[in-house]
Amino acid sequence: MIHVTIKDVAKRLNVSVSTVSRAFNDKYDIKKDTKELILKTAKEMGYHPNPIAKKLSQNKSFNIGVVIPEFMNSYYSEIVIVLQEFFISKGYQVLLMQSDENEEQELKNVKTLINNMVDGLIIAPTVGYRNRPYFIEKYNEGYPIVFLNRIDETLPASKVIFNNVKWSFFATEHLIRQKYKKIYHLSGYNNLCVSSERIEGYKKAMNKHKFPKENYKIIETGLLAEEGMEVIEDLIFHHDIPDAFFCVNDMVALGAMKKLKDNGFKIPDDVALVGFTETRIAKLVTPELSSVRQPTHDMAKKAGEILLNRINNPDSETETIVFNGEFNIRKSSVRDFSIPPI
Amino acid sequence: MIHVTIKDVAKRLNVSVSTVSRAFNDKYDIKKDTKELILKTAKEMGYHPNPIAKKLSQNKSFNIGVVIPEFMNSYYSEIVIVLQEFFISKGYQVLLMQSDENEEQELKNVKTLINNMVDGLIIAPTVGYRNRPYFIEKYNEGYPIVFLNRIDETLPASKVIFNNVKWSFFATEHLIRQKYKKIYHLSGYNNLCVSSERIEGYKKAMNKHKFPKENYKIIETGLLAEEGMEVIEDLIFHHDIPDAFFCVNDMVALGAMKKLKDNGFKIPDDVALVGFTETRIAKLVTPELSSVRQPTHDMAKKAGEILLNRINNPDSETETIVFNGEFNIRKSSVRDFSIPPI
DNA sequence: ACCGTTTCCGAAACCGTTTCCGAAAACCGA
DNA sequence: TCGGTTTTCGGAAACGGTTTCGGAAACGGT
Repeated sequence: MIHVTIKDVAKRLNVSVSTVSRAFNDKYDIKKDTKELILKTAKEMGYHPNPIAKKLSQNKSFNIGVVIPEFMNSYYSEIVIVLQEFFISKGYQVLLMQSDENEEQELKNVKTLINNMVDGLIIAPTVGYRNRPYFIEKYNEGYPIVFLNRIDETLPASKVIFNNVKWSFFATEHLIRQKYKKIYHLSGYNNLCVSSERIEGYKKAMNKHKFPKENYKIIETGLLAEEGMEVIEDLIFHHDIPDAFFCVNDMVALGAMKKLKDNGFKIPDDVALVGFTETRIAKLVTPELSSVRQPTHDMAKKAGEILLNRINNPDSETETIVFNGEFNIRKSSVRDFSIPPI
Repeated sequence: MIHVTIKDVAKRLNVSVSTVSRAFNDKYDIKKDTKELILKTAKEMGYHPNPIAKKLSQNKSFNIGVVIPEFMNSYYSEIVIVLQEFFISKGYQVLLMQSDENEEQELKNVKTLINNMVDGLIIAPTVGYRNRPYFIEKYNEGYPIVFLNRIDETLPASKVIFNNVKWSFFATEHLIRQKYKKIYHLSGYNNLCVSSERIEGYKKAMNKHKFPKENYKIIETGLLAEEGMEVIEDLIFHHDIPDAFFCVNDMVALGAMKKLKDNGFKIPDDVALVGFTETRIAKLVTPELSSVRQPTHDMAKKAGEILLNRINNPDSETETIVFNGEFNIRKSSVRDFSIPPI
């Protein structure tokens, strides 16, 4: 239990602490023999460098702050796993905080992390735009930050995002090709940029195919299954069920699907459904849910790389990486398999 | 960007650094006036104590290591959220690592955390028993560790666990009461203690009601939906579908449900299903899945409290807390609503 | 006015590293 | 052999706090 320090090793070998330190950090001049001897006896003695002392003397925390909006969808879990692995392998630790889709919580999280002297931040913002100015201020002060998903392309900062417009356009157009005539969009939150972008893609497709006004509608829902359910209940009450829904995410789609099935609607014959940001549950429900898959793994890794680069090279360029996905068409949106899907 | 230190504050007020330090740590003698003055000007100057320096001088990292087996089921996400919140509020940071159900990875995780000088560990072990001796060794050396879920009651260490035997007994007996005559158990991993315990509960119920051998069977599956699906395929191939399944978790149950439905089985009329460790998806599938809910939130919080207590009070007693749950009966296992469920 | 407490504060050691500076040692070519 | 480089290493300051120790100041009672 007693911690053996660099001094103990130095004393044992009658060398100075600086020499021992050098043995552990290649970058300084040290004879190969002594280096090996030191490493060997250090190992025998059970010496491990104290990371805290290292942090203090190097004025670096070797900590990365990661702020995510929520944890319940597997999307962010996966991102966290990738980031953890990436940063650990580079000698950093990840401090994770989640904001529970709450702007105040998010601000607190970021401030906590900055006070804890993280060397950099990866932020997947929560719903709302209130904290934007603060983030940008920090970014402009030179604080290494990479934004991930949930941020619009125009933000003047490094970011890794998904091409929501394009893929929601595809998803919507797929429904149109399948000859659904009345297609509603369950859109998440109005003050959430991924919602806006998915709305834009939806509108683009609907306009391209000249859908009349009464056949399309955008309904704000939130991001949870329960909210999808509520909307369907409401629509049923008003006898306003269209023949297809394009949903902001899988959870809302699954909530909607459940309520529709419970009320006797056949899917996809009466009503079709398409989700977004594919979860593993998409393939577990009946019928299986069509959804747009995001390259979560690659997006997270890229964000890590950009951040690390910025930390080690403070005046590196601002980078914006836009990822593309994959539209997985399943039974929930295919009434007629003879039609080419896209 | 320039960091203002305790010395700057001291110089500005012509006091010593020790006085400033005292102002920030109540425990030492300091006049109320000077304390307030110091805090005020410190704030004006934008001073924040450097947590790294504090860690070094106090020989504490104020870090807690949390090791979980996986991240894809919402169960551990929820646990992580609770632990994060709890420890942050106590001035600690959480270092999270996940083992991907891999023993070697788990050992690496724990060692990494110990080398990083975490003040304590919360471990939800992965599948397998190989790392047990190492954990116990550390525990006996006095390292503060609390085990969470996935550990058997006999382990001589502090732990927070769920009464799997009892609740899987209930779940199984519920199926029996519903007059299902041939009930199979999809059991997870043989070298996973929660599996063993759930098997035990299942057996207890089956034996109590004197089920003949041919009407029960335990099938090892793993913990993923895909594995549930594979087992069903296999059983269909061998014309060996029983009229009920009690499953080790919701994911396996959902995989099984999907495959059964795809093959024309009606649920719960032809086959009933019960899951465990309820996920939010249980209510999204058709029919809704019966499952045992665990008090995840309370379990995590308790684990945090025990650990903190042990850190601050090294010779506190070993504690074992066994939690109970709640059996949520839904349509997937109720053929006849006139029968009292339990 | 004096002495014993109590309150408050400064000096300095310490936590375990890294790193700058300079010096000793080794090496090299003429 | 000698002067100049290059290696290799030790000493000590620095990182930014906490904490022990002891002494000055304030206080309170006689």
